[in-house]
Amino acid sequence: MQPVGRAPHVDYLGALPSTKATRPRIPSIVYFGTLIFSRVLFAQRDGSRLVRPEPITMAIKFKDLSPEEQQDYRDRMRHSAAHVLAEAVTKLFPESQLTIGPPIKDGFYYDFAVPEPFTPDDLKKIELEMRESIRANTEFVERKVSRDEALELVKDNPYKIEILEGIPADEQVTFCSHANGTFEDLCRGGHMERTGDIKAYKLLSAAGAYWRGDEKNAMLQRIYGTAWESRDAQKEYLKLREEAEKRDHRKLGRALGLYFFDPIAPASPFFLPKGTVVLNQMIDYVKELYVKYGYDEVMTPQIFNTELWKRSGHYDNYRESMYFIDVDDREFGVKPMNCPAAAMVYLAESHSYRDLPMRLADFGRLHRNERSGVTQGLFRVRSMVQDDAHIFCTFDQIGTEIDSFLQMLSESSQVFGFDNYRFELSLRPEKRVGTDEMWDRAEAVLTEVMDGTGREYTVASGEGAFYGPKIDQFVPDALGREWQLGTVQLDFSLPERFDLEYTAEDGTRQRPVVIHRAMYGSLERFLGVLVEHLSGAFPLWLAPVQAVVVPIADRHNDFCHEVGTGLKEAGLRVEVNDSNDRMNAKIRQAQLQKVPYMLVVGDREVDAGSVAVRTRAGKDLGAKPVGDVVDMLLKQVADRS
RNA sequence: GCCAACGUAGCUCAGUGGUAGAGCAGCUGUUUCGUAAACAGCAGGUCGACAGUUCAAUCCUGUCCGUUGGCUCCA
Repeated sequence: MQPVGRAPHVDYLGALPSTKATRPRIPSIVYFGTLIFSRVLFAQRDGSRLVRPEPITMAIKFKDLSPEEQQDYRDRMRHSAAHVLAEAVTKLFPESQLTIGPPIKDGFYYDFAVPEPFTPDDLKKIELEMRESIRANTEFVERKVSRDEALELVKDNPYKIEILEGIPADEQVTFCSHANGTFEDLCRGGHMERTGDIKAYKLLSAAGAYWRGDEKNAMLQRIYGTAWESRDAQKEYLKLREEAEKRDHRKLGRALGLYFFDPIAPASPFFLPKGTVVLNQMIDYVKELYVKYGYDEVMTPQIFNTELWKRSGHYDNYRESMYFIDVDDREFGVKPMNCPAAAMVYLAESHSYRDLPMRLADFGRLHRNERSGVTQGLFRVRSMVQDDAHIFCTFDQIGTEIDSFLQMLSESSQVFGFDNYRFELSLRPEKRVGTDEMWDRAEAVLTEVMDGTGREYTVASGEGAFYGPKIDQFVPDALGREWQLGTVQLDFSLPERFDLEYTAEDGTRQRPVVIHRAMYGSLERFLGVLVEHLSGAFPLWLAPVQAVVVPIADRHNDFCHEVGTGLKEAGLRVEVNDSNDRMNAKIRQAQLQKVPYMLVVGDREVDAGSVAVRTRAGKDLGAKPVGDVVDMLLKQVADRS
């Protein structure tokens, strides 16, 4: 393979116009694919005179880079950009101390210990300084030194010392320098050859970040940037980000009249009639699945005596994020989770193995006093509803229950058009309840079930809940940030704390296992992700308004209202736009509201008893008898297509 | 909770140390129109809240509240 980022091998396809031709300039673009022919301009010298550049055709051979090689290339470039950033910051802010600067998805960051946080103006200055360094096109030079020698070199930087102290004394470490050796930084290694190999870069933002990701540590100042192999690639990336910002569910929620927020109830959405339609459709759909998969639904209180939360362990673990109310000298807690209530329901009757598995769904509203900095639109709220259910079963039933849930989850994800999700299997954390034997068995079952689905998943060791291992489904939002939606979690703790039992076949008393599970997770979060996926263009079955009837002139209004009434009686959500706007404006309004169908009525339609059907995609389906339109829409709703 | 930025009409946003403007939306009227914006008029704001500086604060300073981007957390 030709090293990417260097002049590729060139085969000329014909005689050169001059034997004195200088080496042709290769466009400073790195191609990740194969480029065979290219027209290239190059200048030639005739004696001392520069002759007009002439196009020639030549073959340039690039080998395709595998995705891994592309990633490696970009990572090295972005890490190199982080070095250049560090150099610029060191120059402009001599008091700053360097820490780490890794490549990340689509870019890089560097964490600095500085006396004052960076301002947006600082970022501009730093960016200009970086440009100089890249223009100078100096070489990245790595050198290996012993760890102890390195400790001496960074003796004024406590952060680098801490890094080195984590490295065995007999190991060598890498220092990388550029700018002709005037700047040097301890790092993991992996760079471009020269600073000029960074073809496009941009600093995006600055934010505080704890040293080593621990809030007990000092807060450093992190600068985020992006870097690309070509200006075009960067432009495309920035364009995509801009487009993604337009799909922001908070903006769309406002624009489409779905929901809003108000400081009177921070981080707690108000759902308008249209947003409520969508949520209710979602709930109806889950209830259909519940019938199919054998769930029962229960309804439980909102507020419980604190005793319950002490018993469940929430009081000890999550008191800080719970809401409490004092009434008549007694303390009550607003529920942050449904599980203790589910345990109460289980305890209300005695159970035998014949009752198991018992699957109890609960759409109770939960309140969690999330820390102020973590809330975000519908993605992280303080008031929410989950499609929550608890399955009480025997240990031997865990496998089939998880398997059946994953099947239901896959069915649901498909209906909503989510295909870009991933699963994560979280295994035992250090702090946990239950015996090692229980964890061994449970983790083995989860692994076996996950393997059986044939889906890719990652394993997160140590990330399980203290009460049991879990499988989470993550789905990205418009900006690519991942959010947990579906989840299935085993719980060994709840049955113990509530002393849950069932009578086994042999008459002995046994402990059931509890499985917590949700497909949407929080309905609020799910709706947020869904809105961003669809840019607010809901499929017919979810659309708050499924069709708008558009009279062309007000002499068509009566007929339009008849059509509207007919569609409503058929169970469709319809509006008649009888305002005195022009038809074009009515169409535009419906279009902006992402209404799936517009039914236009003029003289011809009134005479024929039909409507002219226009889709949200701008397609004219022509005039159709009203009855046919009703059938068409009803079928589409029934199919959830 | 921590770091930073932001907060002006229902929405999107201008603006100034001398008490505020646009577009859209709303209301009223005119227009009756064939697939993405007809025209005119009217109305709408304790400039997030509270303190301070000042003859005078929407503007400067501080505190608080909220939002956004990160960090941390996420049962």
